[in-house]
Amino acid sequence: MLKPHHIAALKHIALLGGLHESVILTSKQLGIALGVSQQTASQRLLDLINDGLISRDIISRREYVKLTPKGMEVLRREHADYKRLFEVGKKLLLKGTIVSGLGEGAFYMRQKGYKEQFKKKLLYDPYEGTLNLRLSSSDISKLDIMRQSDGIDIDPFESDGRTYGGAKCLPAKIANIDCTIIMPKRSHHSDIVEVISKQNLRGKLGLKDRDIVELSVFL
Amino acid sequence: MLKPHHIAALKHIALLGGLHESVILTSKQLGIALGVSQQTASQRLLDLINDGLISRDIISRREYVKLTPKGMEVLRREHADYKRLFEVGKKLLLKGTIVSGLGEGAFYMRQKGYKEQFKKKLLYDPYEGTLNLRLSSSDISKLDIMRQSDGIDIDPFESDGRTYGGAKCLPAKIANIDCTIIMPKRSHHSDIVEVISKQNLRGKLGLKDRDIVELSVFL
DNA sequence: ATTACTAAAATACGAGTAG
DNA sequence: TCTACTCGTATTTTAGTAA
Repeated sequence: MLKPHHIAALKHIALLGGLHESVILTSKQLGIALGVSQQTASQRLLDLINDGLISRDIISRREYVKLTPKGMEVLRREHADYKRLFEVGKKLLLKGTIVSGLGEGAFYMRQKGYKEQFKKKLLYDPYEGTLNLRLSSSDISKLDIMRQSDGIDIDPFESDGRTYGGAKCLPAKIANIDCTIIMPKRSHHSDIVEVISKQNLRGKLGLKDRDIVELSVFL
Repeated sequence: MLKPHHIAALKHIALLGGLHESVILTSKQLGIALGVSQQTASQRLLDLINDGLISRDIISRREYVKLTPKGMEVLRREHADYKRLFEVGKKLLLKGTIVSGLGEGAFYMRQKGYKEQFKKKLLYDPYEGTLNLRLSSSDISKLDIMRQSDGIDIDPFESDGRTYGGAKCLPAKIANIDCTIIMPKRSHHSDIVEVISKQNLRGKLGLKDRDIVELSVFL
């Protein structure tokens, strides 16, 4: 289990330059920086190595540490949280028409592996269904921007022997109702976006196929 | 002493909306979110209140929490750290074709009110002309991102009884030459970007209308 | 329903120190 | 020097429970 003080140590290493290169770091230095003893700092480093968040090399009697891709990912998510807090108001307007899904949206929404992550990361329990929107052609290029922006990551998982893919979530609003755009990580580029919400959007807004709606997405 | 797990709790409250308003939060909910017991979460809340990072009110038997200015400041510092880590050297690639302006670019570049600001804020004296680029359609939506990013502000001013509008500048590179994208603040959305540089880019790069060029923009 | 107290259990910490 | 082990102690956490 990854704890806040591990993230703090990881962040310190990253700020020293360990995000991009190997940096010399003794456990004593780390201890001073974090306000703990050398022994504790040493243990923190071991924990981080154990969790695969940093790698360590000894080159000519000096210890070099460097973040692994997994470690970077942890910090990138922290960053995404802070961006959500302080960089709100960057928004994109999407326009599209309602289309029917094949019901797979609801199937995925029922999977425990997703439901738990939604609750934890989106901070609400979504309605078990998705609203599918076919974007107007002039807005399709905005999908690239959305893919590039950070968003909230949903991790892939396995269940009953099959694999469920990861996704990226972006907070949005449709007719003043809070919702979330969910973009599968390894989907083929498409002109359809899926929207989930605490409520049944289709019912609540009285939407039917071919209706045109506008959606604000917050990057 | 403020510990990492206090910051984690503070961040969670902020993400729930406590940055801007009072939000209902029970110690049980907080405990679940942080992966600790109700009792521990209760203690965390008390610590945060004690440190003056959040305030708590009881309204009709519900407890509302909200960050204090001091609490916001703590998170803002965290945010600044992550920005240093991830928001240096973020760049966007633009592709477009060279088009002719109507010479107004050069007119504006000659205005003392602009020239002085360029010198002071861009740290160089731009060539008195602009290179105009019509973006490829797939890159037009990147303009939104550029408008929302911070950039360097050029202030509006008055001279000879007329008003000259403000603009936002973004550092860029074209064929490895440093340049600056200048975006008028109150322009109608357009697919054309204007580029200025110390040198006469058109001459230096031997560009003519309809040539296709790539531009890196640093956000 | 809550919050939060007390006491026991679990965990983390740092001193001493080996390698 | 350094890292990182053991182990006694301090702190933190949680269960039980009162308010």
